[in-house]
Amino acid sequence: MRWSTLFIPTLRDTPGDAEAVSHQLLVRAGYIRQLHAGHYSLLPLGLRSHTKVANIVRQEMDAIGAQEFVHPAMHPASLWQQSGRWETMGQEMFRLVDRKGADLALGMTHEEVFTLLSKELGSYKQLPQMWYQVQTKFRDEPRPKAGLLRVREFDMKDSYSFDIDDAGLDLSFQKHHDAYVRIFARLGLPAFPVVASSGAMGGGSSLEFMVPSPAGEDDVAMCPNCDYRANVERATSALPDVAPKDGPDELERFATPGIVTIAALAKFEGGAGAIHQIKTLVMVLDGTVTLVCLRGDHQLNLQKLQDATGAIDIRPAEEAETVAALGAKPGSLGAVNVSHLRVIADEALRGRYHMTTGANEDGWHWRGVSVDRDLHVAQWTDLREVTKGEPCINCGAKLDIAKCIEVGHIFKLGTKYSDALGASVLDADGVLKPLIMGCYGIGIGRNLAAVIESHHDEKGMVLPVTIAPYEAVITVVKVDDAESMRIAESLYDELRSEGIDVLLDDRDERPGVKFADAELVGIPFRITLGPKGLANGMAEFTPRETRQSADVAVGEVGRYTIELVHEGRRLGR
RNA sequence: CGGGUUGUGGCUCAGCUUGGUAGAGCGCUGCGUUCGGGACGCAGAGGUCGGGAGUUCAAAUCUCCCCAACCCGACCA
Repeated sequence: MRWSTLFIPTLRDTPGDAEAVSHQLLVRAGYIRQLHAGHYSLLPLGLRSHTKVANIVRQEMDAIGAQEFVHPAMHPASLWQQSGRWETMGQEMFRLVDRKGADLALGMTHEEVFTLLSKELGSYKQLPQMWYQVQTKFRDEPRPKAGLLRVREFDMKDSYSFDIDDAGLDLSFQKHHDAYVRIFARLGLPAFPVVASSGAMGGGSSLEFMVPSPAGEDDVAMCPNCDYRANVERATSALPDVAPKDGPDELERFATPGIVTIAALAKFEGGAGAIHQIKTLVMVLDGTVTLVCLRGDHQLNLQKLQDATGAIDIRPAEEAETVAALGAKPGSLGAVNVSHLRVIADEALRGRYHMTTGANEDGWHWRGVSVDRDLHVAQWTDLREVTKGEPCINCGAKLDIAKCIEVGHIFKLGTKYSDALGASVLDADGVLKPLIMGCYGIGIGRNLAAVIESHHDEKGMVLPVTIAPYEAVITVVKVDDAESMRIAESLYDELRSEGIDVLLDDRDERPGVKFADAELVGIPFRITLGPKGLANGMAEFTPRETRQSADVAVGEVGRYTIELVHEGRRLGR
């Protein structure tokens, strides 16, 4: 294509409302424009890259034997009611009513739809099956942000596996895992898998693929020494044993006027250090007031609480609810001898004694608390959030916490959806068995953004050949020089005939403008044709990544470019 | 949904405190000069000042209501 005829609205200034680098560059380079919050138009360049990302995903899915579908984006409510997610998805699902008054939903994922179709499977002999689509999802995100990283309407590759047994699921899961590794390699993304919470998808284990980036929304605990990596929603660490504090063995109430924080109690005469305190949080789980206990210096991870309890709606109690439940305000709360409320406690409190906690009367605390003796713990679980510097659970090295972008997520679902929708097949013994399912997602636009987050410099995007909208650009320095244009056209034809996505920058602009634009939009290779070089039979070849120009003979620059493009296309293969 | 910020031409912003003819840079159009890293001169086009109501002789500016976007938190590919 000729640049002079394309719509590539590059911007010299960074748009004021863009914070993330990928967002700034996508807008500046003329890849996207916002329609409203969380909804973006893909412009020609953006669409080309987006399509290339999707096609890489398709190729790797096809390579593991998956089959492509396209399902409707709009679904009947009844389907979601069958799985129970009409209720559990809550506010995040876009819902509408048609002229007949029927409830409809815009699909935020397609477990139900694929599972419905899987009912046409009748025999174990037809398994395994792996089905996928690249389709638009709608999610009423509470807060769209960072350009393409978090939006309300986006294309996702979602795939689903159907197996007769767990061993089959393990294999399908592993195939997806390996396919994802290849996909991210071809995108040039430094992605790695971490154990994750499965959230609203339900089911068993799940792995997230993460790419470190300051624009990321997930915190991942990473061991610098071994390969331990986990989302903080799941991460644990090895905690050193805490020697019990000196103090009474029996419960002893003491006055703590005005002391309403852990920190204040730690400094208070007769108080206790944070690690000797029990922090008592009053939470409302699906409408039920519940006490959550942690060590004083530990933070609750809400996702862990949600995973441990299965609650859908979790919020801190209002002060009035707290007073009604315990008779005291936050700052003097404790679970000692509380039996009318469910008490959930973090593992780090197990067996602890000589502890200090609130006495459920404003201005009073207990010391001499023995967790086993004085707290009626209904559920022990891991609730605390791992923090930087804690010892790795595997090797003891100090953990780092890194911000990451979640670029893919693979789940073992089990039979949640096949049970709900009655999808089953006969096994070899003629017994009806529910399909064992897995589901696997990759957001296309988010991956594009993630690539930009990890491949850019001060001049703009530095896209890998695999997904750059154009692989090479021929920049004509002086378009009114007949010889320059003749050579450019000839080179352009040569590259096109070899299947290279090549752009001919034939705009009557100053060279600086053309160089800057080519760098901003991130085209991997630039061939510059100017009268001076051509007089010596030379073209100039500039890889975007290094920006180091080299002279190449005009007669050879086409071949040279083709070879480098081919090499670039092989990235990760 | 809670907290914060911002809405002025295609983009970046000034003007608002102290009400009085709507501005700059970039971009765009024309002409000329220039021509290998975002040129220069001259002449132009382009704005319901987010929307509505109110106060006032007079509102971008003051008041109220609404809307939208962005950022920080709770959610996810």
